[in-house]
Amino acid sequence: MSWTDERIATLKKMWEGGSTASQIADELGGVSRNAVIGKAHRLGLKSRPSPVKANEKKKPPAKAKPVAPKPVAKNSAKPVAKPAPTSPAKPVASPQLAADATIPSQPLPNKTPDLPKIVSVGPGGFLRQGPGDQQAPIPPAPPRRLVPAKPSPEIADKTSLLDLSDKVCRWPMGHPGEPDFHFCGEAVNPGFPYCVEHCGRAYQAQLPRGARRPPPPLPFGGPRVR
DNA sequence: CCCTGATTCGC
DNA sequence: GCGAATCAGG
Repeated sequence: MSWTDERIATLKKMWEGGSTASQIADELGGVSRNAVIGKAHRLGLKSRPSPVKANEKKKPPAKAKPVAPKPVAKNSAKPVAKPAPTSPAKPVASPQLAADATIPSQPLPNKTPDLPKIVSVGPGGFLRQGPGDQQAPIPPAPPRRLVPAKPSPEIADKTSLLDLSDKVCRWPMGHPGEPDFHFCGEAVNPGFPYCVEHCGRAYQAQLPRGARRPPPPLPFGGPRVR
């Protein structure tokens, strides 16, 4: 497996985006974790925190902070305490660039009339989706930034790789290499690389590590030749 | 042990 | 240049 431009681009993006070498290798396919690290260094990508343990997946100490989220479905009967162990909401940064086929125009589902869905609320108020409903509840953000009120200043046109900071959502829109590839650019959910909306997509309610890969994951846009 | 990244070194 | 083996740390 050779390092094509696309694969290198993906590597860079994910590496700088905070993904672990394993995740990157996973995503690219056909390469080992070592290969990714080796390549990353050869590319001159600087070493990020070697001990990635301490920082990265930090869980905002959810103290008695009156975040007072949404009126989540109040299942009086059984709260179902299982689906969200969520000790460390592991940043499985594998944004499946949703099939743009479904572009419903429903911004934020603040009001879910009837949904006994099993979701868990993450810090910031985003809803973790259950492993099953992946695509359904939160419609992918429209490829075009039609949203009027962008809290972020420099996204008049689009948020490019250069515009990324820890203040804006780094969710990729489109595919690397495409002319209009950009990033979400919304204000981030504090403590996360994505905005609240995309946090809901990026962070699923604890999926068993073993069974999390098989079904859907579309790569970053790169070829998945395995 | 699990994980992480860093480095080495034969290819 | 590549990446498995190895090393080192949490």
